[in-house]
Amino acid sequence: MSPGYPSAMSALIEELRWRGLLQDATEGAAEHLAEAPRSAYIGFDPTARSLHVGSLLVIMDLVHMQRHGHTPIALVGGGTGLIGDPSGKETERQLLTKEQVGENAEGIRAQLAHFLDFEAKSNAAVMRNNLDWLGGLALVDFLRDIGKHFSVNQMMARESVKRRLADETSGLSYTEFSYALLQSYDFLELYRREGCTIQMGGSDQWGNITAGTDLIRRVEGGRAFGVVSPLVTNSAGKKFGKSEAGNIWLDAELTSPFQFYQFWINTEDTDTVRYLKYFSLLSQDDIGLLDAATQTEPHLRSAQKALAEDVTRRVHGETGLAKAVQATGALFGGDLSGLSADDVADVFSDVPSSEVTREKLGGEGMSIVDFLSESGVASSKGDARRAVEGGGVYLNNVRVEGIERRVTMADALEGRFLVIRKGKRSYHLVAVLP
RNA sequence: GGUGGGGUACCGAAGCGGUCAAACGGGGCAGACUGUAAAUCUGCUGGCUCAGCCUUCGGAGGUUCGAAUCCUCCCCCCACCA
Repeated sequence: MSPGYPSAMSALIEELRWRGLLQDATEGAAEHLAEAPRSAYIGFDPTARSLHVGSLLVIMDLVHMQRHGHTPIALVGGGTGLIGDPSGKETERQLLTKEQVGENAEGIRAQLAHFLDFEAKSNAAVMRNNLDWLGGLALVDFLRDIGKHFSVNQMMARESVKRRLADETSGLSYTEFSYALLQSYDFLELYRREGCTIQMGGSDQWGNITAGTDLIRRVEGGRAFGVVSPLVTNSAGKKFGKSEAGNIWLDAELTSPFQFYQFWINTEDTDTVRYLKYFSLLSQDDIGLLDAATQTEPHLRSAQKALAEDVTRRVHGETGLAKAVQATGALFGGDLSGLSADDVADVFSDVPSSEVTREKLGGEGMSIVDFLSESGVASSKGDARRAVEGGGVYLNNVRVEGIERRVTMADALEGRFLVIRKGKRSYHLVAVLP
């Protein structure tokens, strides 16, 4: 990077680089960003009503953009979401209805507001929906003005397309094949409407992004750039963002703040520093200290805690974080005997739960096996039996010694709750109905 | 359209008339060790009223005392040929 650029601007590329967020960029992108405030966009597919942690990395791209004085644009794919991007997908996507896509776009909009400042006086974040220009697009116009700039030969040469063509079992529909055109068109529209000159995304988007910069050059004679981030994997090379329970969502309804916090706390040592760089806003120095702490006193897991706190705070706010930390302390700190039922209710408000009637626990109560399978902790009675025999089931944090164990009202804390734990960290709360 | 090879549990893959609820590997769950980590080791991994019974091996029939295994038809994949 040559001297003479405003330092605050060129610092952006520097930061993306040390954080490992910069996988690749088109020629001249660094200089372009260093010269003046720019607008950069990322597209989000409204295929679900919530984003999940897999989207977090590119969200952080926009966060860094805004912090360094550029204008971030979040494009919700209300139009393209109706089609689906074939990149990296092995099979044809399920199409969503317009209503579903609309609802999902609303949810995503709300979540992005946790990360980006849409109210800022200068370089406020902007949200756009490509349905605005795709919705009323006439096919003939599109084919004439946009389609003629795309070479089918080139599109066929793309890895993602080739793979799908080679696989006779899945195939590739014309609809999905056209996705790259629509994404390129989005870029062109944002270039025209918002003066947006940069598209960011995951490295799997590289092909779609460069198709967009090409289109802008051909149609408008303008220069546009692409900057992509790596795809996140963990050290075992497995997909990031899944737990035993499935996807980790940003929506508290789908993944509670406690579960969200736990997801980060459980990060492997070897991944933690990398994730701190990716997902937190901690400085390079602070991360260095945490890295050192992991080396010298790994059992304290300072780095995991810092990571979990930083991310949970941003997604769920101070209140959500406080509850998650409190629940974690109560659960992993020791036994429950010191907690009142109210404490338990509070701490566990976040944990998966079910209900049982007082009647069932009366007298002899019910067998532990029935209790586990009816509460959903075990998938069947056989599963419940095996879990107990394997020594992995705890009632109110006390190990259940055998399958003859019966659960009665005497086990309910103040007659209101029972806490089941299966394994080390999978908790479940059962409320006693009056 | 022709010929040949296949479809087995979450995935991959053995089995090819009884000893098959089905080897083995992966994944998943649990236990031990730890630090709610990794690695490693151990157990479990169809359902149930659980030393027994019931339902599973692409689908439907059939042969047999007995079928994942044999036969018939159908559906779907793969390879080569046209």
